[in-house]
Amino acid sequence: MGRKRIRDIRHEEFVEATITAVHERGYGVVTMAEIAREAGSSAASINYYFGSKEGLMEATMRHLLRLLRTAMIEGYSQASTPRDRLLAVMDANFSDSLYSVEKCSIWMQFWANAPYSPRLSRLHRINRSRVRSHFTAELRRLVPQPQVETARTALQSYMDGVWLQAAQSDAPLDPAAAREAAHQVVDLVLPR
Amino acid sequence: MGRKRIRDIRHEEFVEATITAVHERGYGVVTMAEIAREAGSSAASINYYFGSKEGLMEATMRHLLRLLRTAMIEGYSQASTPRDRLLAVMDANFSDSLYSVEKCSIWMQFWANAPYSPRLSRLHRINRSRVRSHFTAELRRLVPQPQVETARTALQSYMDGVWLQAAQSDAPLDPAAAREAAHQVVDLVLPR
DNA sequence: AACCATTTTTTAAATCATCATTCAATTTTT
DNA sequence: AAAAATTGAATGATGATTTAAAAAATGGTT
Repeated sequence: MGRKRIRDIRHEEFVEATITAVHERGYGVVTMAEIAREAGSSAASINYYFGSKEGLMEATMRHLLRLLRTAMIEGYSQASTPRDRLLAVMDANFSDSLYSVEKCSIWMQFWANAPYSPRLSRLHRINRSRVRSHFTAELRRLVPQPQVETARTALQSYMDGVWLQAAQSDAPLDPAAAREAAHQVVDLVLPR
Repeated sequence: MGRKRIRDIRHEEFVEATITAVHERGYGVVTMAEIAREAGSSAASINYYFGSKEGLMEATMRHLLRLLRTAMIEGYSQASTPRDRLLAVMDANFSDSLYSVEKCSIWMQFWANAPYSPRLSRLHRINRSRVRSHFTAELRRLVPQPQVETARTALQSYMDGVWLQAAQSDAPLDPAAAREAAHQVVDLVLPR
C-alpha cells in the first residue's frame, strides 16, 4: 500500500512548489534551490524524483493539463445541448481551480518556452488540438458552415488572450466574473 | 553630423540581432555572446551601448512598440469611419512588418517576462492601455453602450490570442490572411 | 594633404557570481 | 537487514559585467 504513496506525495508537493516558485520568480530565472526551499526540501531530492529541471517542468505542465482536462470532462458530462457544451469548454478554462493569477502566469511561461522545448511543445500541441476539436464539434451545430472556423478562432483566441492578460494582473482574479464575461462573448458571436 | 550616426546604427544593429537571437534561442536562454555574434560584434560592446542585458531588452521592446505605434498611426490617419478606424487598429497588429513568427515570438517572450521586470511591465501597460482606448473610442459609436466593454475585450483578447498562436507556428505567417480573418471576426462581433 | 590631440568605439581577458547536477554518506522506511 | 529517501558538499559549466588597453574616427591646424 505505502509503496507508491511517498513517491506520489512528493511528486505533488514538488509540482505545487514549482507552480508557486515559477509564479514568483519567473520560469527562466527560478532555481532548483528556490523550488526546493518552497517545498521544504533539497535540490538533490528533486533530481532524485524528476531526473532534471526539465523533467520537473514537464511534470508540472502535465499536472496543469490534467486539471484542465478534468474540469472540461466534468462540465461536459453535465451539458446536454451544443450550446451548453460549448459553454462548458469555456467554463473549464475559467474554472475556480485554474483561473488564478498564479496558474495563468505559469501557463504563460510554459507557453512562451514551448517553442524551445520539444517536450513542452508536444504537450502544448496536444492540448490545443483537443480544445479545437471540442469547439469545432459544437459550433458545427450552432453556426452556418462557412462561419464555423471564424467563430472557433474568435472564441479560442479570446480564451487565450484573457489568460494572457490574467497573467499580468496584480490583483486576484474573479473566475465567476470571467465565466460571465465569456458567456457574453459567446452571445455576441453566436447568431441569436 | 556623424556624431550621432554610429551610435544610432549600432543601436539598430544590436536590436535587430536581439530579435533574431531571442527568437532562435528563447529570452531566458539567449546569451550576450550569442546576440553579439549575431550582430558581428562583441558582448562588451553591447554593454557599452546599453549598459546591461536588461537595457538591451528594454530597447528592443521599445523598438517593437514603435513599429506598432507607427503602423497604427498610419492606418488610423487614412480611415474616416469608426468602423474603418477599428479595422485600422486591428490591421496594424497584423501588418506585414509586425505579424511574423519572429516578431510574435519575441513579443510573447517579453509578455511572459514582463511581470518580473518593472521596465518591461511599464512599457507593456502603456501599450495595452493605448490600444484599449482606441478600441473603446470607436466601439462607443458602433455598439450599444452595455456591450462596449464586452466587444472590446472580445476583440482585444482575440488579437492577443492570435499572436500567442502565431508565436508557436512552425510555418511562415500570412499577414493578409490574418487581417482578413480579423475582419470576419469584427463582422461577427458587430451588429450588422 | 599630413599631423597631432582628443574623443569614441572595440574587444580580449579577467572577475565574479550563479546553478544544475552528481556523489558519497546518512537517515528513514519497509 | 535491505531498500528507499534525503541532503551537504563537491563538481563542472556557464555567462554577465568590468577593466584595461588598443584601434578607429574626428576636428582643428598647418
